[in-house]
Amino acid sequence: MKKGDHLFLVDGSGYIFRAYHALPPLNRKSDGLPTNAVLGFCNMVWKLMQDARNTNVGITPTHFAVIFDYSSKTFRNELYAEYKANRSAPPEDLIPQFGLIREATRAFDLPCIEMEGFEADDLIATYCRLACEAGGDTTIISSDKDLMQLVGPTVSMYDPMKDRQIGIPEVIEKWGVPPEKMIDLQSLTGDSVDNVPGVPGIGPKTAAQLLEQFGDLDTLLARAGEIKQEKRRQAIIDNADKARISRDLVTLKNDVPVVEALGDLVLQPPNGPRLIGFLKAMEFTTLTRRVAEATDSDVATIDAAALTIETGDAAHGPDVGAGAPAAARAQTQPAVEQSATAAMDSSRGNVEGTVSGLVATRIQQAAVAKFDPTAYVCVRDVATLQSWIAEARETGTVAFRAETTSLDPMQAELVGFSLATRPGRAAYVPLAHRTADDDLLGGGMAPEQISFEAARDALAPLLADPSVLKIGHNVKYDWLVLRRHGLLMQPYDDAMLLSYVLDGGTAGGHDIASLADKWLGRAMIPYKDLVGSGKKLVTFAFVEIDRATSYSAEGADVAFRLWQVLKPQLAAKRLASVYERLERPLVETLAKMEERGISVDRQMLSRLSGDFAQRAAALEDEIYQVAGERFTIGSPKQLGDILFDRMKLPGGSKTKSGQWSTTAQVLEELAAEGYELPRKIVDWRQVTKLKSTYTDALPEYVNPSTKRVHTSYALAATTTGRLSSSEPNLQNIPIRTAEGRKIRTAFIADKGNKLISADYSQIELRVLAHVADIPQLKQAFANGDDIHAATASEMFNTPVEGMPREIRNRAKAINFGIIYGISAFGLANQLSIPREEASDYIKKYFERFPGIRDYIESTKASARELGYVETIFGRRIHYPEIRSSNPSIRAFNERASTNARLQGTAADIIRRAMIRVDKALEDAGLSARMLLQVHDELIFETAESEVEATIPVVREVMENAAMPAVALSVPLQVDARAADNWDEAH
DNA sequence: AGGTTGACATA
DNA sequence: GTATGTCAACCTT
Repeated sequence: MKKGDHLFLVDGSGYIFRAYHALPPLNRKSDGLPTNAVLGFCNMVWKLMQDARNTNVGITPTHFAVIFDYSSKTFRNELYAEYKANRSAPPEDLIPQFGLIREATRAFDLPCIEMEGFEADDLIATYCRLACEAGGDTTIISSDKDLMQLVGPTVSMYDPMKDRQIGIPEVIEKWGVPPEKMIDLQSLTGDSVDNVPGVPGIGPKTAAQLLEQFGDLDTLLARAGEIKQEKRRQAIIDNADKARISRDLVTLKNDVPVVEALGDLVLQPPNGPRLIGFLKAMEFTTLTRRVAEATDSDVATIDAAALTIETGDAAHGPDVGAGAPAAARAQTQPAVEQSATAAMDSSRGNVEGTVSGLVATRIQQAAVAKFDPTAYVCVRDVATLQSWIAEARETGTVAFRAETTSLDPMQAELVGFSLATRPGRAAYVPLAHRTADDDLLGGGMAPEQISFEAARDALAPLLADPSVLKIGHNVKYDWLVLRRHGLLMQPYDDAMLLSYVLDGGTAGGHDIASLADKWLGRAMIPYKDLVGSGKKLVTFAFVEIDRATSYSAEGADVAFRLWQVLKPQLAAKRLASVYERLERPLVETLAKMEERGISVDRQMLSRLSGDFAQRAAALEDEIYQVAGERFTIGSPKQLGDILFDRMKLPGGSKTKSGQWSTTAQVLEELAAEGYELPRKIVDWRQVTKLKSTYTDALPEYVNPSTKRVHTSYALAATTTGRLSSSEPNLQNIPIRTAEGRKIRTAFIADKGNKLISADYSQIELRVLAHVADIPQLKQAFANGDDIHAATASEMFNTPVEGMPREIRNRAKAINFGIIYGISAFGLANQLSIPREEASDYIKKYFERFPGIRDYIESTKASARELGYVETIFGRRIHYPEIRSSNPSIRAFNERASTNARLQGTAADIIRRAMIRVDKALEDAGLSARMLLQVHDELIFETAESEVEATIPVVREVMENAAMPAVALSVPLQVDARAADNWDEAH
């Protein structure tokens, strides 16, 4: 090696893990062998070798090597036995890829270097030194912070997934210290992943500050007494040894006796046929073609290579791949579900060939496509806006994103919007940005912006054009903001909902940033970077237009690309009907419900607040009296100390963090034994909870212009398909206690109107009776019997007439237990009985209802095999951890998955009802408006005169909501009532 | 200022 | 035993 030469060192082991987690699952089509990390690796190496202009590296390598860890045991374990001790085993579908990636390295004709007793990082450090001594430069292909200590004038790093160079300035920016101080910094912070201890309580910020102050670790440890902050000083003095051990662990060894010399690492031109043979064997069609073009080879004449390594029994492994054999899976569907989905899904039959080919191509393209924020356009005049609109008309698809003054769509004013017409081509249109300084009213309008009216007139025809598909992410928000500005957006697709349907239950949220990271490998600009936080929070109107452009156009660009990746997967996975019938139509339904809002009686709430405050104050006095001291009653920690340490009350139990538990259950038990204080605490908690969460908080949510409360429903928040409600949460308004119910009476109909509450009776048990096909339960529901009494009668051979309350309650608890995925532990807890007794109940229950045990077992087995469960409408809910070797994690996933089929099916049914009910009311000439959904209950507001006509329409829609997709073998029953307030209507 | 924990409201 | 969201206290940065 000589001056001017350039060595590329790929951190192979680091890349494997990162690629595995960053890239969507991918399986070899012929046998399901997992290959996502292998594909990522091959794409990356090919790009690096092929042409440095493709990446930010901008340098062509002369020498090239891929470095791996040999095993998990190294000399560092001698130094510190705990080193990397808490590493868990790699995921199952990653294991076969370790060998494949080494094989890939050899197929590229690259040196594949590893050495027993040393980590890849030590080998990298050694080659960096050798290259430097020979006068050459080095680029380390990795973003691992452990390697940043090597960065210097001749050594830099390159993050292949973010396409980013890491040199001395980047290290300083990220960690606050130059590379040569990284070792000292890591010695202080430690590393929880590698189990490097560091100094507890010292994070990167503090460490950087200390090193800035003292220069280096040795000086810091020697002069630790000078540190002003008491806790910090003590921590460093007490843990100096740990810091020194940590330094030994994080310092990379740069004198490993390596076998391959630098001369052995000279980069050879690619051996086309050999590489193509391997890529063919992996079934990487796109990359195979690319390599063939670049090396001028004929793919057809090259045979797929025989792999030399053991790839394991992958064909029977989990089938979670994006390009997975959906057709094969369809044949294993239970017949009942098959018919349900078949009835709904018109796009079936087209699952293989073109569709899955498109899916694979799109995923690959998206993962490697570049982002160029400088290419985004800022539109300042109507003519340019018109040209973008014309472009959107031509392509027929356009991503849209609104920027506003508020996260609350009911208060948001439009500040600007973005359009994207294809990946990388996006424009931001500022409308109402303001300047920061200027007058007292909060600044003047920024110059050179299109007026809202002009933009609206230009945009309206495009947004409403039935032949142009609008793409968004969380469309409900944009749809509602636009509607409030007089604009209708239709038709649309929502990337968030696509992800929710495709990947419900898998780790990671469906927010745009997570999806951009997951599918596009793109770290988006955080919203907070623009608007700040805390005291410095500003509305989007005060964001500089240049920054707003980069941010907002990126949002539209990302939405467009996500849609390209996700939409084709719907058909390939037979989920198109779930998206089209259960998700997308709800956007508009929910937006309208949110827009309508509900009236609350503020006077009543304020009066209740006063009552609760008085009651709480009285209880506080009594509590201090009995306790003999004043303390913070709301602090479980202080309360636990007083009850169990100072007053020595019996029967205390601990929470998982080791504190005394002071839950209502514990306090109730103590109260039952005659202690005075616990009862008062329980009462105090109830009153303060009602006050702070409801009577104080609700009036704050009354919208100043509509005078009503507008909740926000999340469509993609729950794993099971339920909605969730927030700001305020109107799905947990009290009902169980008399005090709490008073809050419900504050939800009222407007003058001349009534509220109608319509709720499904026992919907989840009915779903259970249907899917598990239980004759006794079906009969009981058909008869209209009291289902808990019927269960008790069957279990205990007791007639329903004259049945003691207690017996029915037990059956009721068991019925709920079945829905929740029963365990003896949980049932015992619920009924306050010994576990053995609970166990006997369950046994008896299964004897009488063997079909339910069979149903639970078959659900678990299928969830275990497929990695997901399905509702009867085909919604898929993933449980990737159901095969965990940890018994408690596994058991939890089993309970959750059995519950999800029932809860999810019930959620799907009410979704279907909600989607249909508006039209049914309209067709019946009724003016009732749906306001709220509480999982199995719908609340409407309607003119008093129409109540009698409305109830049968609502009931009809709800009771027949499963039809025609599924004909339930159990009737659905809906109870409905009208009143002036929610409490009396329910 | 932001995140975590324990408690508790609902279906 | 399932699924959520909010609040107050407390801890860390």
